[in-house]
Amino acid sequence: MTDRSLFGHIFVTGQSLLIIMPKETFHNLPEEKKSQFINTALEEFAGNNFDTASITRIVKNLGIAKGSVYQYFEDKLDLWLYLKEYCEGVKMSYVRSVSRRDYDSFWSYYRAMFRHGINFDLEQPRCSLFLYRVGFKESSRQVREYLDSWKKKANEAFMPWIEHEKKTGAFDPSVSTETIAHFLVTMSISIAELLQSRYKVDFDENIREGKPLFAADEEALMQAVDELIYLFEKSLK
Amino acid sequence: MTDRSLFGHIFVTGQSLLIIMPKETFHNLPEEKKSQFINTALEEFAGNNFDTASITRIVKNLGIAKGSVYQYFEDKLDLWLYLKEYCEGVKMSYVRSVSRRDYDSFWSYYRAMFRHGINFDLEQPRCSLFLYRVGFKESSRQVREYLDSWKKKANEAFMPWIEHEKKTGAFDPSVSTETIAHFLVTMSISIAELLQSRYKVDFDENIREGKPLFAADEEALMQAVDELIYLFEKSLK
DNA sequence: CACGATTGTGACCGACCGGTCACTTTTTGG
DNA sequence: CCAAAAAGTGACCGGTCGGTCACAATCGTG
Repeated sequence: MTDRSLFGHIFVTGQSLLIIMPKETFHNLPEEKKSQFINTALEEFAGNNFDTASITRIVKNLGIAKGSVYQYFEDKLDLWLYLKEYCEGVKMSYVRSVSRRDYDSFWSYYRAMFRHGINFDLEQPRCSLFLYRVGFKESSRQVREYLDSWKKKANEAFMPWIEHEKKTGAFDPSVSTETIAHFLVTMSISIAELLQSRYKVDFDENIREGKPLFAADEEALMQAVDELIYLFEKSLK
Repeated sequence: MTDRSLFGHIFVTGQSLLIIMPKETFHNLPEEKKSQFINTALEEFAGNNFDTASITRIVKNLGIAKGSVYQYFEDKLDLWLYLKEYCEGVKMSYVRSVSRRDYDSFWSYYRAMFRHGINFDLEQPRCSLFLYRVGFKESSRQVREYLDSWKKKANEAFMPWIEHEKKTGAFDPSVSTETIAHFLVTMSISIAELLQSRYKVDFDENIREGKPLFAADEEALMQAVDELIYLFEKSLK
């Protein structure tokens, strides 16, 4: 089995404003070293769950002393939280630009969100895989309280839109808003899994070799997306 | 975050015939001790991923020596594989009885499968949660090659049915069989997540306290199921 | 009962973990 | 140039892990 995908986070919006900061020591690091640290740490946490990820391996890969990590961060959890917020920020920068106002139908808007999500995956594979793991694979007790919020948020973010689309007649008003929200969020996630199984992508291998997550070209991906959106449209009309 | 659900395995059919057996030592154990061992081991592996689950904790809970485990099983992986096959067998005994021939429409058949799946969850919570973990949360390199097969199998198992329903006019023939299979399998899984978030079930807690996974009564669950099935029907018609 | 075979035991092994801290090295700025 | 402050270091700590093995207890059978 290869790790499965991502995309689930495309629709997260709420994102906390309180940025959890590492110690100033990390902040003061030259940009070059900082991004090298983030990259290496992200590689470890994208390929392992919280409990299995190893600080020892990270410092070995970086060629620095273990003590340095603890001058930058309080502990393993602090580092993990920083990486999480960092990646959420990166993701946001991809999705923020898509606004409902710029599209006349809900489904063209939905489709545009998806294309931006794919770009995020292509250009930020480590971020994307890490967030995927946080959202779907993680089950460590140490981070439990910090998980899962995004799925609820995604559901809630959809609800006002759904109510609106019901009024314009785009959505079937006899189905409860919650069920529709669940349906949309779930399918957004599942599209990525469909793409993965159809194109037989091995995310782990791509991560290890620094390649983008998807080898197939973007148009082929969007075609698969369109086929599924066709199903959604029919079911929610 | 609580662990999420299950049900995904409802539609698995293919199941290997080669039963991976523990050493005879385990086989010769009195039934009482055997089931106590399985129960305790299952509790550990239902609550932890492969890497995090601890043989040391299992023997502590059982009050036996660690060496005994290695007289019953080759190693941790052997034990895990045995538990996996054991649980798949238990699950099969719930689902095997449902046959397409006994239902005139695909959707009444689908619905019946679901009810049996819910019974499996209610009566075999540890099995169900363990299989859920194997199918959705596990990412240890040590078991990677043994994961995931069921999702492909579930997809493939659906395909002949879908082809058939296309001919009878129940399914839209313009959508590819693979996409429909993916859609059905994904939604089967997601229904459980919907139920969980709607009824705010904490699987982990229920497991620890030996309760069934769902507190809500079966009819309420089936009502939520029906609402989603209504969406599927519309989209695939 | 006796004695070989089977089963049960837990101290022990090497490996790895997150985290610490006395110490060295580098940077800063008067 | 030098001293004080900041950053970097890696041996070391206590702990947990999966797995082993010499030995003890128990069982089956003549």
